[in-house]
Amino acid sequence: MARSERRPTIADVAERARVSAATVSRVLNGLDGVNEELALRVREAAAELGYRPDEIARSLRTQRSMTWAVIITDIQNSFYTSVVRGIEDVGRSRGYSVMLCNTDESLEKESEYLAVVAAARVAGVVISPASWDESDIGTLVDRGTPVVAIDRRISHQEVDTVLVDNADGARKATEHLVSIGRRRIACITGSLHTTTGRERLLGYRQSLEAHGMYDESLVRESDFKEEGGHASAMDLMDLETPPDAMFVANNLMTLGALEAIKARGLRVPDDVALVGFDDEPWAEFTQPSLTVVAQPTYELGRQAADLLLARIDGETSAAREVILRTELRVRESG
Amino acid sequence: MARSERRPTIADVAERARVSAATVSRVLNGLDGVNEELALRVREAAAELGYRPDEIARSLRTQRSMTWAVIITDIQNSFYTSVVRGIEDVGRSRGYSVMLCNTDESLEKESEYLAVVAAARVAGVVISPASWDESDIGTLVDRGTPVVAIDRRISHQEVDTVLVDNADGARKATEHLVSIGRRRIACITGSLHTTTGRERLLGYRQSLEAHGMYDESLVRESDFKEEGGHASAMDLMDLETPPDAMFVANNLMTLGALEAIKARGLRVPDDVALVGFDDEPWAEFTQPSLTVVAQPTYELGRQAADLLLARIDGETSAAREVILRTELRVRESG
DNA sequence: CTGAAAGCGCTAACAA
DNA sequence: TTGTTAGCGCTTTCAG
Repeated sequence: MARSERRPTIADVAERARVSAATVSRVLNGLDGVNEELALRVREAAAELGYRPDEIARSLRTQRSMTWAVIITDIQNSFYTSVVRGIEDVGRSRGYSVMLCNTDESLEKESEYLAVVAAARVAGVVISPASWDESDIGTLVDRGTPVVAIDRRISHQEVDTVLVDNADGARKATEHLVSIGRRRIACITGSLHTTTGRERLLGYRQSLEAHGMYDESLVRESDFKEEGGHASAMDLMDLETPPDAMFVANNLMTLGALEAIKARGLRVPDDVALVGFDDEPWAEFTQPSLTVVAQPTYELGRQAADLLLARIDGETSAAREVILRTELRVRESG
Repeated sequence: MARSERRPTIADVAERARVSAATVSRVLNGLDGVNEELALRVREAAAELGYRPDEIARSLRTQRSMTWAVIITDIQNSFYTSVVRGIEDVGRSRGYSVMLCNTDESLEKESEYLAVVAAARVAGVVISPASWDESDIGTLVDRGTPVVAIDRRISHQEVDTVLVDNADGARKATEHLVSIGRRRIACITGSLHTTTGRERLLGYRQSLEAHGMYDESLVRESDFKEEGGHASAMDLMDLETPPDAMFVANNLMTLGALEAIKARGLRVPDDVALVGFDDEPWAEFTQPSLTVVAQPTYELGRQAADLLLARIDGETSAAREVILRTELRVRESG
């Protein structure tokens, strides 16, 4: 591997164009008031040398960077990757590149990444917090870094937030299961340290209470992961009187539950009906196809990016909350 | 949003600890030879101020950063996200954070990101190149940035590479289809500008030629995306004598093909058998479950990260190529 | 309109 | 062992 020539600096360009570094900077940053002839020389010299300004140095000087950090809890969950696409497309159109960090639902990893992100002086942060009340974003916010929360709320912090109406989505799912005649409807929700886990449980509970059917013994708190959904479903099927339906609060846990039910030799939806949260391209090809509450993932990312841009551009209004709608997609599983 | 106090700098810590900035730097970087008492004062002062060194400034000074760039062609493809997890886990254990860039199979986006990455002076780059012969990584390599290619080879560049034995995987898939009695076996491969697309086609072709069954009219070059797989499958089914089997060169195109076949009212595998590349958690729950060539995705990421670390640590041997094995997982679709 | 000079926050030579 | 000094590559006053 040929470790070759030092990369050109602004001084090299200045020398070649026979101007000062300041002029090179002005030309390359598009500031006007530079003689057209000099500007031409600068551009030529820069092109000949293959010059690209060093973003590190520039960031140090300007105290800002053209990077966004996106901190999500699970890079392997298509819900988040789709959201990231939305964020990225907006960011890119404004010249930002995206640094993606994966916390794996771990508060510890989240703290580490927040520290890295603070040290990197990113222009803004979009985060799906691992916890409602323990996320360590205080210092970042205090120092004025624009932050937008997605998918989950953060307590005690005034940050812009984009999420869906989780309780409403859960209600739609539960009502649907009631409407097809199910009477022992279980719920596998995510961590109750997240607003998403709490609100989906809340919507489920409200629905069943309205029908006088709520039974706490049919509720399981899990972790938004496939294994967790599997274990909770197994647990529910071990009950003396097992449920005849399950509402599962995200895509990965739904897959785990489906796996568990099939492993038990039970049929979906005949023995156990299943309604999940989050839609997927493959959800209509499973056996049976999955009834789900779909979220506008890409749009969620776009909106988060828009809020971030507004803050970066200096908007100082009170924290906003954007709530998007979900949609029940009835297929075969429930 | 309270835009509060300026973040503490090394000078603030030095002042508070009544030492020089150099001493603070030495203590915080763990260089020995510092009086224990001073060191203690420094650590206390740093803690009290909540001081964290500015990575931007540090990178400018040291000419290196603790960030890796991972450039992939599709963030929505679980193959890549799983690889990224492998890279990330290794990187994190050595203190690197990962900046993920998504090129969407576009050479233009790839070039932009490569420029960004070069400007950011990242410590290393892992890339899944959008093209075999047009990827613009030359300058990066020439400037001595460690680069590792994954999943696909790059021509004319001496870079470490980690991939699977694609031709072998394709052969296994094709042989399997032959062994279950199929005679008109089609192939939907990815871009022939990628070695992956070419090699999977090659394996397929070699297999069929050995059986005297190769028929060029049954080959389609597509784009590794769901839509592309869908379109190619439709196209193949429109043939006067349609195929009785399809080998599809990645997960997303396989999903697209399945969709197309079902839309035509044909049954899998009775009318058309289907074997895909890449396994997924949901592949055994589709109707029918999918026969696939599985790749060791996480391991692929780990190995790529290991090679990158070796280069960063100064290893100067000739470029290496690590080739991992695939595994045929026979299920119901073929 | 252009250049000289200062300085972003840090580390690494060099002195003391 | 510690401090002083210089400088990474850039932008941005401030003079001219």
